[in-house]
Amino acid sequence: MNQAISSQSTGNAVESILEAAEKLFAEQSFAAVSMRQIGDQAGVSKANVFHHFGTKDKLYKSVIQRIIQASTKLLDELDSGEDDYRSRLSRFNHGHLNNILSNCQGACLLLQESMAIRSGHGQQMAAELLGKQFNRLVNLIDMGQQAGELRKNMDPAMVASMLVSANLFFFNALPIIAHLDTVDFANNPDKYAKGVIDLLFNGIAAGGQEG
Amino acid sequence: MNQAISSQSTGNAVESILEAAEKLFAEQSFAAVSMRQIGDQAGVSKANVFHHFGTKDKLYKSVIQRIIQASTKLLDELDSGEDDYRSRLSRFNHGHLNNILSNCQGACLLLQESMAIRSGHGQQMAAELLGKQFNRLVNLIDMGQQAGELRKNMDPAMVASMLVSANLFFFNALPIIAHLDTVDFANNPDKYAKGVIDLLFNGIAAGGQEG
DNA sequence: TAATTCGCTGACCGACCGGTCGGTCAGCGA
DNA sequence: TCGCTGACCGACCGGTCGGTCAGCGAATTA
Repeated sequence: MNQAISSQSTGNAVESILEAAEKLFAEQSFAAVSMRQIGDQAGVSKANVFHHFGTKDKLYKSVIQRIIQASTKLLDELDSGEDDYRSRLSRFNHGHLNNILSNCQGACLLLQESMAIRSGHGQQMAAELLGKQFNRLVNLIDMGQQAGELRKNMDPAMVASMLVSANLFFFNALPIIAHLDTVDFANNPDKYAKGVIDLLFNGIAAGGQEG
Repeated sequence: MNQAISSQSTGNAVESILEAAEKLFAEQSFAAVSMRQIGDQAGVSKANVFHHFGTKDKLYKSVIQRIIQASTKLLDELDSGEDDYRSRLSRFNHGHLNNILSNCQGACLLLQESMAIRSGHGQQMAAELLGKQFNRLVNLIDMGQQAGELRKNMDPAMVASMLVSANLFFFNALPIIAHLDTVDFANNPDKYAKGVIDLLFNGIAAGGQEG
C-alpha cells in the first residue's frame, strides 16, 4: 500500500475507484479528469478501472447514481414528525442545506449536471432526482396552504424554488461571499437556514412579524 | 464563407473566436473544448487562434473578461430612478433575471467558475464581479432599511442572497422544472420575478398582505 | 494435484491534444 | 519599388488520451 494515495480504506477496489472518481469529477470536470488520474487516486491501475467500469462514461454514470442514492436516502429520513407546517418546512430546509454541505462533491456534480445549456453525461438522471425532491417540497407547501397555515394567493412551486435555490446558492457561492464585509452568516449554515425561513414566512416589508 | 459555421458576421476574426469560445466553453467545459474546435466554429485555423490569444488559458480568461464587461454594463444601466425601495428592488430583480436569460452562455460560465470546490481558470475574476454586484444589492436593501421601508430585524445580505439565488436557480434549473406538473411559471420570467418580489416582501405566512 | 476462475496489471494502440514552425500574402509608409 | 508587418495557414512536434489485450499470481473447484 502506498501512503500517498487516499481512499482504499476498505480494500474494496470498486468503492475506492468510485470515491476517487467522485472527488476528481467534482473538483474538475468529466473531460479534465483522466482514467489514469482516477486509478492513481484510488490506488489501482488504469486498466483495473476499465476492468470494473468498462468505459469512462459508464464510470461517470455510476458515480452519479451513487450520489443520487445517498441523497435520496438522506432526504427520506427527514419525512417524519407531524408538527405545524412552519416546523416541517424549517426541518426540511435545515436538512436540505446540511445534506448539501455534508456532500459538497455530490452536490457540485449534480448542480453542474443540472445546468441548462450544458451537454452533460448524466443530465437526465440528475434531472429526475431533482424533480422528485422538488415535487416533494411543493406538496409539503401545498398541504400547508390547504391547512390554512400558509396564505393561498401564492404559487407553492415558487416558494419551493426559493427555498431550494437559497441553499444551493449558499453552498456554491460561499467562498465568494464569505470575505465580503457585508456578510456575517458565512460559515454558519444553521443561522442561514433559520434566516431563510424567517424571511420567507414573514417577508421583509416593514410591519411584518418577527421570527 | 461556410454556412456550417456560425459567427464571423463582422469579418473580425478576434470577435468570431471569442464568440465561438464562449459558446463552446459554456456548453461543455474548459478541458472538453479543443482549440481546433474553436477555430472551426469561428471559421479560422487553429494556428490563428493561437496567433491572437497565445494560449488556451489566455483565450479562456479573455472570454471571462468579455462576459464580465457586458454584465457590468447591463447592470449599471439599472441604477437610475429614485422611487420607493420596493420598486427599486423589483426593477433590480427583473433586470438581473433578464440579464441572465439574455446571456445564458455567460451566466453559465460565471456560475460554473464561481463554484466552491472547483479549480477554475477564471475563478477569482468571476468572484470579484459577483462580489461587487452582490455588495451593490446589499447596499440597496440596507438603504431601504434605514429609510424605514424595510423591517430592521433582518440581514440585508441574506435578502440579497435569496434574490440572486432565486434568479440563478430559475435560469439553470428551468429545463428540469419546466415539465413538472406542479410548475406553471416556467417560460415566464416576468411572472417569476414578480412572484419572487411578492413573496420576499410579504412572506408566505397566512395573514400577510398581498402583492 | 490439475484445471479454472478472478482481480488485476504493464505494455501497447490509434487518435487527438496544446503548441510551434516555416512560410504565404495583403497592406502600408517611404 | 522596396522593406517591413501582422494576419493567416498547413504541417508537424512531444505528450496524453480512452481503450485493448495477453498474461500473472492467488484463490476456488474438481
